[in-house]
Amino acid sequence: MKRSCYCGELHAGMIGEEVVLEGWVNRRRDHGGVTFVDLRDREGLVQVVFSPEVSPQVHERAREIRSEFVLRIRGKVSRRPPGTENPKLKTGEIEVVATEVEVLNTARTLPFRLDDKDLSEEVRLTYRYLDLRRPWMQHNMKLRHRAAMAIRQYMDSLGFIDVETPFLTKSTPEGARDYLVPSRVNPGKFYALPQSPQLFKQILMVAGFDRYYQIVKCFRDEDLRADRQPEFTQIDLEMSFVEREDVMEVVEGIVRTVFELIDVELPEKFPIMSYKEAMLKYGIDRPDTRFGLLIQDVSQLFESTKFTAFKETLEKGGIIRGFKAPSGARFSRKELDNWGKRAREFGARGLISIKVTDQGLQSNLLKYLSSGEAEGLKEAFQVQEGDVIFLAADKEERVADVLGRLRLEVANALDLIPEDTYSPLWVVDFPLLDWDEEEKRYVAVHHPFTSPMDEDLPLLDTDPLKVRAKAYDIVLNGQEIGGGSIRIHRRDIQKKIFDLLRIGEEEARVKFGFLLEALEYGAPPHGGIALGFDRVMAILTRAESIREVIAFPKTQKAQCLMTGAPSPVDERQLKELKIKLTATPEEK
RNA sequence: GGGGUCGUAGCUCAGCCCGGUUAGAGCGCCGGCCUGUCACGUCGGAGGGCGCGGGUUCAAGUCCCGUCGGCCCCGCCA
Repeated sequence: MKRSCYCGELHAGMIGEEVVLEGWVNRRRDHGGVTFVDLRDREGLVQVVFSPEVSPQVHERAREIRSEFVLRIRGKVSRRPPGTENPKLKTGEIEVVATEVEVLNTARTLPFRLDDKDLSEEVRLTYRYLDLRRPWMQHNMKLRHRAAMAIRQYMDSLGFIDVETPFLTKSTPEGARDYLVPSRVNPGKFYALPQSPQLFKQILMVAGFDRYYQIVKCFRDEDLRADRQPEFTQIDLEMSFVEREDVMEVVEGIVRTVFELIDVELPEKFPIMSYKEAMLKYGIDRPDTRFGLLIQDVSQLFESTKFTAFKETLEKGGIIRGFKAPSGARFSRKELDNWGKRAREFGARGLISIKVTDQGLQSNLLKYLSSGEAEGLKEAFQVQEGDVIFLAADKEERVADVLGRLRLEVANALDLIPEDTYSPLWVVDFPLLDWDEEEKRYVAVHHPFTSPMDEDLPLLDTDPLKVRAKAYDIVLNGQEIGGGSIRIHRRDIQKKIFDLLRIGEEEARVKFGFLLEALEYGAPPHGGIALGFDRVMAILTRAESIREVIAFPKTQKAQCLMTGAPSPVDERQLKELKIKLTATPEEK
């Protein structure tokens, strides 16, 4: 007996056919006389009827069947008796009347019901093979597969070549912590698992492949979040002889292609916003543009204010910004106090809230404001009755950060974030460098191989922090789903950057000399990007965390509850690697 | 490294604030009955000593300290 089709594929057109099904018992309903079994496989469910009138022996066998037993069934596809159809089931018009049944395997009682909606992740991850049987997870994994297939097809159609890059590679300075792999044949030396194939893809451009892509695992030994796993998957690509716009066009195509899978049509071109504008209006470099509540600078309104807090802030070179929350006036006094508390948790010194009522502006700040300032606020925020204005004063970065976070939480509280909207955009013109106060040196905002903007090149010598990078992030609904840049392909500029990063000649040579050397052998101008595949899939499936779209994810402590990894290893293995532990795993 | 939150039956949770009979519920599980159910119904039953360790107390799921683990967040994540 061979399976003739999947349970979920049966339909009314097959009535009268004899079929052989193989699958799991989703549920058994024993009526003493007739017994029903819902048989499940990856494509769906169908009701199987065990009737004593059809076969007393088969009916008798059905008594021993329990949930999640694996069965092979021969039977006839039949129309259900009138009145017994189940419109909730895709196969609800029909049922399979069993003429033979074979128990291929029994199953212990499951630790949880597969249809339980409130399972803890701890239990789900411990029994991930059972969790993955659930329709939601099957759907996610299938959609992930289809997305990967669609991307490969799209990339191939554009002439991109999939080249595999090594997992056992060289530890790189800068960036995230590396996962290290000891080399037995080279005692005392370690490989690192790649944080990304960055250097290899650039080398492939030097090698003349022109267009490279890979859907590839990357590894970063950093703390986990809902959208961060120690191993994750990137859609990685690199192109030669291109400018920023060329990369963007390809990526927009990828994202559009993937969203077609859930019947969402994204625009041909995604909006482009400068880093500066994002920080000003959204207080964050990955703005959620699905809703308003835009932040505005109102510093100049208060140039001659009598309100001491504002006055002092401005005198110290700080700024005053705020945003308007439509319908926010429905917040009670206590709720507004809580927003102030929240702002302080974010690091603000305080938060001013002003209600717009039919009596005019209402706030305990009002007595300190001139009528001109009050009018100015109304004008600046174009207020309507029922709005609330939130204002914060501090140095620029602090205000941006506080208001940026507050904007998200307030919008959430007021239910102003539309569910079914997908709002992609590019953020560009990032600064190339940032100043690390602790290490007293510049650090690369993106990575050390990112090209400065041509027109900013002179600034490298005079005011490095002002230099903008040829970098671009793609943001969707407030989540960074990818980032990339045009790379430096000239050795002299690369050297200048290393100097600023205080990466010495010798250090550079040791750490990525191979790339520097490669750049000297006719490296074409090139650039690329990496997209977070897991994050894209999480958005596509509306999952709360990327763990929902990863078959075997790690917990926040970076452990696998199913396998127990990571685990101690034999003394013998360590000895072979010439590794001595300074503490036992128990001691930590 | 830090903040928050949770940990009681196989699962989901109540009980903890205000210590005091044999620690509860729903679902699941086991057994009986039931020929049209599909979250089947119905009758009956089993099952935990409250994550772990210590302390306070006549008495600790309940209070205190520590620790382990799940989740969220800050730092970190070129």
